[in-house]
Amino acid sequence: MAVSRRASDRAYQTLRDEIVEWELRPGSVLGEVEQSTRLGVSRTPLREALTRLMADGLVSSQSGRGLVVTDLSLASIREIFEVRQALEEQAARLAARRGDTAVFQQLEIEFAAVNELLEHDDPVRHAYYGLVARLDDAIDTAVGNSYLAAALATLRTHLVRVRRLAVDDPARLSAAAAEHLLIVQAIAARDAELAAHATQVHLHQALRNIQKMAHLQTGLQADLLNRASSTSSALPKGT
Amino acid sequence: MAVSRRASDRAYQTLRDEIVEWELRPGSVLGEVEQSTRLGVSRTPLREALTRLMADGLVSSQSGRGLVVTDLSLASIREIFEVRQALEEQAARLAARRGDTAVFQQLEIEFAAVNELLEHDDPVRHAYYGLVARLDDAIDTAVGNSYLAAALATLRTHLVRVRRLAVDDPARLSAAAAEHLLIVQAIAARDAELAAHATQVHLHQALRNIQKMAHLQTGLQADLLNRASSTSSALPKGT
DNA sequence: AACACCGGCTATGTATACAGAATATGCATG
DNA sequence: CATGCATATTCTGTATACATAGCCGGTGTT
Repeated sequence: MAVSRRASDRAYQTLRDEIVEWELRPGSVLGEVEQSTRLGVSRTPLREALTRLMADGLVSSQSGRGLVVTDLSLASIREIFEVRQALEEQAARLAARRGDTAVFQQLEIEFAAVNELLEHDDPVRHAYYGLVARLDDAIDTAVGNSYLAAALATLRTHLVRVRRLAVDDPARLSAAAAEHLLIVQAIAARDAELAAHATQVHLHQALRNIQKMAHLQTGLQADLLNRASSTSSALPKGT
Repeated sequence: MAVSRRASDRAYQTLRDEIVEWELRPGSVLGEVEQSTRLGVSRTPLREALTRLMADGLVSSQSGRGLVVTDLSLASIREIFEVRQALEEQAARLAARRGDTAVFQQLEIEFAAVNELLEHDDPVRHAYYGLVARLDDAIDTAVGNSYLAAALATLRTHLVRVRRLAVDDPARLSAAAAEHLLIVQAIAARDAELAAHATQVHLHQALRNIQKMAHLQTGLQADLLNRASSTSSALPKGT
């Protein structure tokens, strides 16, 4: 289970992780032979991985001149959040109607105690984001809609890419936890409309926080250029 | 432009059309060698086509035992409509805010005269569904959100598959046109909330109509079994 | 000096060959 | 007669070889 037995899956996950973690920056050209030799797989499974990445919207064919990692501008983030508002509001509403109350009551307890969890936490906030991921899973399970779950899954991939841009502001994390708590309480109380509204509030604040930080950084482009150390090639180690 | 020059695109479009048109029924096993010989392409581009179909949710790997065309039960249709409600409401709302008024005023005129169009129409309602498709395009253009457009595009593929199940009831088509007219009017008037509500009404009625017809047919499974003449093989023409 | 054309090269797109795994079937044994 | 094991067949997964097309560089001509 450490590594998928299929080479195409390994190539897909590796490239996806590298794009999400900004090791492969937007605009990087992903040549087939170049990446296949780097990842130690043949061109055939690599092409399958690239096809899946294209379907995810993480790479796109730049006018036939090879595949490039898609850009993630502030406008793109706004677009992602417009879709996210629609899907997560629906998910919260349906989870409130159909969810197992006990599951969300348990999550309610954990989110209420999230400030303690934030005090002695990882530098990468592993425990916090793990809790959020468990909430997402609980909502997906409660909704029981595979189409909605699939749409949210691809969306969350893009959101992790966004998250790597915005530095974890402790004050924002605490506020976000309070917003999550309200969502969980509403679902546990089977209040569908409150769950929907609380989700809208949370997403509004999350987007607002990102926009504020982007403004402080005078544009996201400057920030992402300072992050990755690779020059322009997809290979970090030069020849 | 009649056919894509790439064999993988041709294989993808052909298989996608055949699945949507119920020529390949749910549960059909898509063997690689079988389909590659049938479509006259090699296994490599066919595999790429199958990967894209998996991403679309039209086929799924049945426990490693080969790829099969996904089922489309009444429960699946309800799930699709739950996603559709969320996405199309958002799309209508944003289109009302950002759309070019003149475009939707033109569509308003055409939808107002749709009863004449329905009188002398194709048996497949080509002109009617073409008008609906133009409305979809106009909304996508007005929204200007590539993520939302992509999500709606895959969703519409599934909806065409649903449409092929429900017989075109003239009364329902007329009522649907009236609902569409209200949506277009709301967008042209830049009334975002009315556009959102009118979309919800339309989708509610559309799903209700499908469920009603499914009930009359005593389940969709019986119907789809009567439609396609192929037995269980993916090859309509026997050897 | 600039533009156009030709040639080579590198990239993708496709086909085919090979290996490994899984399943089905048949035979033997209890 | 049933069940388990072994074997064969067929499938997917992977690699590599080949063709074609687009791009870049060079050279010749105006």
